[in-house]
Amino acid sequence: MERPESSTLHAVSDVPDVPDVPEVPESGESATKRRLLDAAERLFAERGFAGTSLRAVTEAAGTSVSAANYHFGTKQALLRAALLRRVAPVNRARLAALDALEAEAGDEPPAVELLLEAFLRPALEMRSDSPERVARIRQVAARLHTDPPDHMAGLARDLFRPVHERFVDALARALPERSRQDVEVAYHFTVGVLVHLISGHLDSCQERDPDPRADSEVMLRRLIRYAAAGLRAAGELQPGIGRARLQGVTS
Amino acid sequence: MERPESSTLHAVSDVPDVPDVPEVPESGESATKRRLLDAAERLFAERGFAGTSLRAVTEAAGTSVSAANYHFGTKQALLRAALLRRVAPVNRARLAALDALEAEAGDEPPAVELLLEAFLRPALEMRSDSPERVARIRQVAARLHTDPPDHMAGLARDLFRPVHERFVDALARALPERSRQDVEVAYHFTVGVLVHLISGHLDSCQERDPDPRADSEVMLRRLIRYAAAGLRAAGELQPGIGRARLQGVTS
DNA sequence: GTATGTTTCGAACGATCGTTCGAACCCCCG
DNA sequence: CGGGGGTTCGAACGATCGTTCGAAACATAC
Repeated sequence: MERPESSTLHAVSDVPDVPDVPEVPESGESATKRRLLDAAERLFAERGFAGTSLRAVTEAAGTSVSAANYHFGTKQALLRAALLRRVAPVNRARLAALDALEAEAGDEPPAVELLLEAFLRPALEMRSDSPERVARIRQVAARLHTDPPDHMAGLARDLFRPVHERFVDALARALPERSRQDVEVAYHFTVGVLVHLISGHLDSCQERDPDPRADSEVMLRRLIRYAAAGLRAAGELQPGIGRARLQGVTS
Repeated sequence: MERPESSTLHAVSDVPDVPDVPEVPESGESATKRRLLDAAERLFAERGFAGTSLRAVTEAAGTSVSAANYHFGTKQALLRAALLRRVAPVNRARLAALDALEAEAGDEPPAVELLLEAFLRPALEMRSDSPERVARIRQVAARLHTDPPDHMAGLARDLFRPVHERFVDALARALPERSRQDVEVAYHFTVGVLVHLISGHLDSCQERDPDPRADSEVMLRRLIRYAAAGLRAAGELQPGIGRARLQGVTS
């Protein structure tokens, strides 16, 4: 067999929902493969998919272009593998935290803040070996939401749909007086805040705590507070706001 | 003179803050130039900067590559011009609405909802000739926040900094019991929600009103409600949330 | 008509893109 | 020592990239 097509690549990329990859992914996989994934993760996060050349990835990984094509067959497959390596554990941690929350709460639904923490914390504190790599991993996940082309959109929807469904359900139960659609829209608003935060576009406008752990923690607290208030206000009757007061853009 | 370097291109690209381009930009500008901007706007929105070739733009515009380079000199300058054509009016409308709000309010600061409407409505209801083009224009503006490379980041910061400063000031005055940093972070959270909404990444997960005007209006109402609640909760003391309750991702 | 300056085009440049191919390499079992 | 499957590499492929250049097409003024 020329390429390990059926061993690792398709095992993690053909499953539509969160795949059951082992915790330490294939300890017997070659070092070149891991270095390629590391370099692809970093460069795709920094420059996007179309903006990153396969040669730039292989140079950063210290190998050759043909090695990348031997292991992954395609530039797009390399991106998928690099993405799944980071996103799948986050979504698994999210669902595990939600399971624990619901098991502990029994009948009555958990509080909104706890549900938000279960959803947001795994994304903000991704498991990583080196601490300074966390920022890049976040960017990869954020790029999955911001890169436009089809290879991204479909993959993102398949990866996150089960997570979204379960959390919207739980949030709707925690907010029984709000309609499900209100909760769903507010949930997607929260996803927007999270994506914008982990994209790093907030870093340049805001002084951050030098310690990334402490910074993640305070940002998580702020994020939970903001989103919880927004979710609770989702279906409220709104006081009259003069919309005719603004001129010039009502076309 | 070979190229109109000092007439239109630099007049809209060298000014750091919102440039004073006329409302109808240079009615005497060639039709080719406008068709190039239209095509660039559409393709950059759909496929991003690196993912769009100059030839794809010129083919969609029905001209030649050399025409694009004659008018703009560079692919990046073409993107800047296409971006500025849409973003500058939005930011001008934002500041005008804020001016009107503050002039009307007199001494006491305007309500948070009114400030948010002044900031959000121009972005959601961009002035446009054809209604179905609004979606693409939104994507262009959103891409300005999501595309990673430097040519975007610097441009976005320069374009939006004065807007951000003035709105954070006004919001801080409207929320005197909150610290300025709390308001600033919550404001950036709100920007994140807006960017995610206008990127179109919410469209696939949510049924939308068939009438884009009505859809924009209901989404604007939801957005204002969500962000106002989040902003008001920005500095509140937080009830104890057991953070040790989540396991598996605390690395 | 000619002259002048602006706009558009086709052709081509060198560079880089993703991908392919065959030879060399390595490691381990015979 | 010999051989074979799994890896890696350099070289090259055709395609496409952004940019440049000189000539044609154009309008306008004399």
